[in-house]
Amino acid sequence: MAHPSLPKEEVVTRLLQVFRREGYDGASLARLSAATGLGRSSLYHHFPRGKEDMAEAVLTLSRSRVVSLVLEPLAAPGPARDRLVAMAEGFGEFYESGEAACLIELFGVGTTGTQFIPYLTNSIASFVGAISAVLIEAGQPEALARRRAEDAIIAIQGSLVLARASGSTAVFHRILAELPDRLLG
Amino acid sequence: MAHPSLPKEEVVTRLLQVFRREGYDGASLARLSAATGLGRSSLYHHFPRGKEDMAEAVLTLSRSRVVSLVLEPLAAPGPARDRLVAMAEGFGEFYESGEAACLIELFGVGTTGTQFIPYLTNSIASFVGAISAVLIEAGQPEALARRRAEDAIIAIQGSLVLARASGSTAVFHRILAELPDRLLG
DNA sequence: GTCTATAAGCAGATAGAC
DNA sequence: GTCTATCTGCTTATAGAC
Repeated sequence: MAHPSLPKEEVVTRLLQVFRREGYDGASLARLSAATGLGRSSLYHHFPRGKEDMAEAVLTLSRSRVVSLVLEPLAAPGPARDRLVAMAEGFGEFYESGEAACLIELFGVGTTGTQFIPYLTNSIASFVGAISAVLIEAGQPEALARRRAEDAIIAIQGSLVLARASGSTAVFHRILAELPDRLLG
Repeated sequence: MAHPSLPKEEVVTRLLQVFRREGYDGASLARLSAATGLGRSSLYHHFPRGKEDMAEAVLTLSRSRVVSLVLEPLAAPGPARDRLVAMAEGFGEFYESGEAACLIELFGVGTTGTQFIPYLTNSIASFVGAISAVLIEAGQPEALARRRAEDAIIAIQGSLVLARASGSTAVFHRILAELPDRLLG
């Protein structure tokens, strides 16, 4: 295999899988290399600053998936409830039905990975903003809408933690299913 | 310094601080040595299997703190609300007012740390069991009590994640303050 | 129970051939 | 755009003196 190999998005997808499984510290170049089928040096060709660049690419890809799976459904036309249901489905897909760790857990711990936190802060704020916009549109006062939106994100992240701790994704699915009703009150 | 040095509990407390700051993978022997003031070899004297034994000691210490800060207040005599308020305070102290990461985040990611998950599964189950016992005692049907107890743990863990992502512990404190009312309905 | 010294391996990263 | 070879530093872990 001495040429183009995989399309870049597929490469980044595989990097994402490794980061999700191993965390930032645990994602060694050896593993990243094995997962992509690219030698160490090839990885450096595509990502000159090494792991740091790979993490950035992974976060950029995640961001675009979040936009299409969660934010766009929330901004789409239609009844509030339908949009919230679509959002819940989008979260389910993004987190691979609860099997995948949230990115904050992966990058928020340790020394090196911490530099990416601002990136994630931004995503959280987007979620809260987009959800509360739907609730305000549905007639809720702004303060209540924002609090409920924040509670929804808390419940999603918390249930992901419990899912990993318990070895079962049931709790994650329960939270997703309840989301629309909880948000609409 | 060529003798007893620190009491063992103090050593383990410092190890806990490092694990919490760096995660399992990021907690190198160099850092663990610096934090405790013990040389690498002294650490191996106290913890023959190295990091693995240190992590186990850290989890055991955490477990005993959780018992005295959270589980005992829940099991104490007195009105349900008072016990739930005491529990919320205990969680606040255990998680250092939201500054500290939850242990599942630290040990649940990566390859090596994962072996400790059963330990944490157990703690989660204890929380849910102890909280729902209080709620049942207060007259709630068992299924509702268990669901609310689980929701409470989810909210705590989720708010810790958001606290780290946002750089502010405000959300963690809000959740703790609301806990008793939410649980009692 | 502490220390110094050292081993063996893997981490991230680079140079240069093809 | 891929590869092989190599480098430096840090990782865990051990041996043995005091």
